[in-house]
Amino acid sequence: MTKAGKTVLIVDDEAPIREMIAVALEMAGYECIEAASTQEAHAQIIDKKPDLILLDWMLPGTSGVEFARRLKREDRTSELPIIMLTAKGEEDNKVQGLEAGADDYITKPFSPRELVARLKAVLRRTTPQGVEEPIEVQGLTLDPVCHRVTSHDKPIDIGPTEYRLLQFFMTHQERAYSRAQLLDQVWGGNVYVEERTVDVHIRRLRKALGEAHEHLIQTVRGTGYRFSTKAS
Amino acid sequence: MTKAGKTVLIVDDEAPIREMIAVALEMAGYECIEAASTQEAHAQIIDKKPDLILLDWMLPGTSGVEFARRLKREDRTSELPIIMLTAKGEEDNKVQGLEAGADDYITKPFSPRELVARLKAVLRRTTPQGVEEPIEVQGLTLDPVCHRVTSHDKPIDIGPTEYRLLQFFMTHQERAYSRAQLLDQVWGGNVYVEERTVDVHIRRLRKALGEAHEHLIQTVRGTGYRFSTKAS
DNA sequence: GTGGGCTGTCACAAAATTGTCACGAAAGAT
DNA sequence: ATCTTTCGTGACAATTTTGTGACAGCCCAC
Repeated sequence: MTKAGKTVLIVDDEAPIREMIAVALEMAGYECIEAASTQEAHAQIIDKKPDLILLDWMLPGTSGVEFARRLKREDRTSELPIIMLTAKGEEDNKVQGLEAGADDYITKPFSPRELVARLKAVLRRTTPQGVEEPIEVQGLTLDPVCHRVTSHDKPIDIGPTEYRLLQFFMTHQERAYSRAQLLDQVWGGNVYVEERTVDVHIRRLRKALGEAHEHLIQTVRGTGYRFSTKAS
Repeated sequence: MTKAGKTVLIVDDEAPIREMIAVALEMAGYECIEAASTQEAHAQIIDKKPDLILLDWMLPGTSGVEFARRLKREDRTSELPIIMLTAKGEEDNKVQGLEAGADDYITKPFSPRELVARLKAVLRRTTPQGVEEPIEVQGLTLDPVCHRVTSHDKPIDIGPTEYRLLQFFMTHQERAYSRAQLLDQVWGGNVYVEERTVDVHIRRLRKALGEAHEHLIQTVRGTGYRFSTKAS
């Protein structure tokens, strides 16, 4: 499965440390970008829009705390979660760190496990999950909370990809999408799969929906597919 | 609504510290009672029935850890959430603290803000939302008061973790949860265990429930698990 | 200390999902 | 009508995700 990997910016002046962290995070399915200074970090934030920052306490030039404080003050970045990294012995600064706006705080040395765990926790805490209302169309219901699709209350069994595909369609009705667009939206931007694969999943989805609903997914010849309540 | 101000018991042998904490908590709308020793603490618990305990690690006589362990073992107090306070340099002990049953730990010095935040988090996590009414689903009953699970009045024997897992599921039916969410909710946010551990406990729970009820716990492929009375 | 109950992890088995193909059917285009 | 594209389908093998049994460490009651 290609999870919508979150991007993490690692800010530390020691390259080996950055590497180590990057390796750990990438193994856990995160995308990593790095920066050795606050200047670089700032550029990266604007450029790559990470979902979280791992920020070393000790940095040449602007200190980590100062940088954190600044980020939290700026409107554009105030929501960006920050985890502070501090070496053992700097523990007194923890209060400062948290008050500067850090969302969590990890003391070196730490295990990759701990890092990943806390990172997950922070992301979970800070990623607001929008209100997820069930979507219903002609007796076909997709409930994102229960992660379930039903046809007139009868459960429909589909795989994860078909589920995402249907979810995308139901939240984007009446409009035609090319295979490439669907791959982007449903599979995630940076995976390479054949465009025809979309056809296969469309087919599986239609089959699962059964005669009652398969007509909702219409093929737009020469272009792609469309989810529509109107007859084609 | 009359906000039922929660009562917090502060156990620390240094009066100034107690005072400082009390002031911070009262400003945040909590009621505070204090104790300088475990003996006093015990009396206060019985007398005032606090909703949470802030427990210093270092205490004359019975140590904080020991006291925590004892509280968690006693039936009457096992549900009482505990936050451990540890001074700088004792951080190595945090594992011990958590294993003794503490729900969170805070390292001195800490900011009032941090204290209140974590206290809230712990209360949110541990305060059962529902009333203490037994929950029954298709002959499967979980009685939070007796701390027992029965299938058509026949007792079912499960471990503490399985119990909490089942309780969580029965109070959050129909909704799908990821392994991470379950770890958060059932294990508590500050411990790190492998996500696959959830699978194992799900397995144990299913086995304990037996054929009669195991279908209530459904696996949501690619996502996690769900407790549902409807067929999958 | 000793036995029993719980837990967290593994390694491996079982099951479900996925991406591709090859081939036939449909729909346009000439 | 015939040729060309484009789309629908069933089959597969590879890969992922779950289910399970076994195990070692731990704590506690005896």
